[in-house]
Amino acid sequence: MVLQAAKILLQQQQKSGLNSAKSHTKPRPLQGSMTMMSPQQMQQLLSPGQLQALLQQQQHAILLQQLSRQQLVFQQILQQELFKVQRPGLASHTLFPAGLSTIELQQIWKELTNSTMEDKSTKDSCPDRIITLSPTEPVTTAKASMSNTHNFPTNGQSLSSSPREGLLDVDQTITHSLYGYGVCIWPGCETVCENVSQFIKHLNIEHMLDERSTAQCRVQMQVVRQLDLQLSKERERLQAMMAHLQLPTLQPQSPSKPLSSGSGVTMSKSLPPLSPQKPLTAPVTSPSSPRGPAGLCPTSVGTMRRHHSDKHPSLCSLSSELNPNHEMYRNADIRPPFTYATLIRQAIMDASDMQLTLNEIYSWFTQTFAYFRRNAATWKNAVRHNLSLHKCFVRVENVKGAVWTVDEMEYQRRRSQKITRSPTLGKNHLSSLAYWTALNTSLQAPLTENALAVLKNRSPAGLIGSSYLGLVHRTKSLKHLDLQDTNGQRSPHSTSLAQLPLVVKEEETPPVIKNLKDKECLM
DNA sequence: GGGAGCGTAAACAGAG
DNA sequence: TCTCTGTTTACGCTCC
Repeated sequence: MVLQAAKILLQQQQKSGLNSAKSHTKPRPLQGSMTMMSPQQMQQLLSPGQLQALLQQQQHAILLQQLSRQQLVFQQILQQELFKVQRPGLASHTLFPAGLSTIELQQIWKELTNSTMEDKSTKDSCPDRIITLSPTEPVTTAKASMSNTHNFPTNGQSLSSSPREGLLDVDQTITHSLYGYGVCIWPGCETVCENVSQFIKHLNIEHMLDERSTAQCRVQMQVVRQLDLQLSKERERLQAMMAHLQLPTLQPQSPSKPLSSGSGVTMSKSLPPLSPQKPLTAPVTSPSSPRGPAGLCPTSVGTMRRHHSDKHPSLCSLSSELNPNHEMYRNADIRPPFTYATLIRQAIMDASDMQLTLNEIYSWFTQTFAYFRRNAATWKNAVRHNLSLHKCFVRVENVKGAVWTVDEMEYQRRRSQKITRSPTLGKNHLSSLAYWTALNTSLQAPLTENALAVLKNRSPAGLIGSSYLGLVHRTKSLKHLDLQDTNGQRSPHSTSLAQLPLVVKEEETPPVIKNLKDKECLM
């Protein structure tokens, strides 16, 4: 659903297509951008229609940009959730990085359950909402998908009056919210099913009620809630902007109205009201704000080659390791058991706008780790080396200079590849990682697509090489979309990949170099 | 033993 | 010229 929502936004941006800058010889900041104008100037120069389109675009860009950040929140939640699944005993009292304890999550879960139970009276008239999530807690889930399709009973526990075997006789033309393009779109699954019947069988076998499925549902709930919250905020901002500019109402939308009438995005409509008093906070931790589960990842102090991220990258985050020990690392001359790449990523993630200059990265290292307060030349060289070497670090030309950001999708993609290759990880870990990576990818794919669309138009041909194509390839679910000019307007408060010129690391390299490049991002 | 991943060192280039 | 930044290559170490 997230993917579709973002896709709609992207399509809208493409339709409105302003600013079709094609190519530049060098990456550079926006020139002659509308963002440099005051609202009054814009009103003078643009027709109301153009202004309207511009505002819409800006909102879309902002939304996409912030969705990108929320995606990082989801990652942390996912990691925690999956860790709980793997090690339920350990995590029963842990706090989510987002600030939600397990108990709170259960309350949310119950809240959703109760909310949907209240709708039970209307269930008979809505036969498409009959997914059961728990045998003891019959739940008519929020219609997680946005299409006007039918949901089918899952987990072999149908609430519908029709017998389960009857489900296999359903009209083959009927689609399912978890079935698209012949593939099961349950997060992380992507099993190919020839038809709906096969899909239903698959659903009942592979996605039956168990801890993992329940955890995945919880994660999805968090995702939806967060996005809904974000959407509401963005709508409010849009309204405020329009009010300020005294524009006629563009598209009066209630907070729960779908993104687009044609998109079928009805997540908020079918979800219980959010609890704004309990907002999710960004889980990306800073050393000064420990909130991760302590003791989950025992520190192997001083082990230079044995990095936590090597073994269980998604189950043992740097934050969870860093938080309980950050004072130790800050004061004691102990080398952190993480790779430079992992540390750099964490530094960037810790930044409020998820981007840092090289110097700021240096500062983070020295402030966070006493170890890096000496031998500056050595480790700084290593930092620069890693920034350049790994594709997951993206250099962005900012007005103030160059900043470094993290291509999270690339980071996770390569990381998951490494996990897949690792024989030490069990099947459960693999499946969990696959799930979390896939969901992560599905969240970010449209965002990246948006960024790429801008990239395509702004970046010099020589710089947009196969890295760009590789990204497009990774976002195969959206590759049918035309990558036309999206003219992402820059938020006055932050910058994003989508709105700034990038220096994309070239993959078209000679064999020797290519061999080196193959080792990228395997942290 | 060989490949992979990582750290370290260093050469080099461009920009300010 | 110097420093900083960024890229690239080479090599050693460790682990699997």
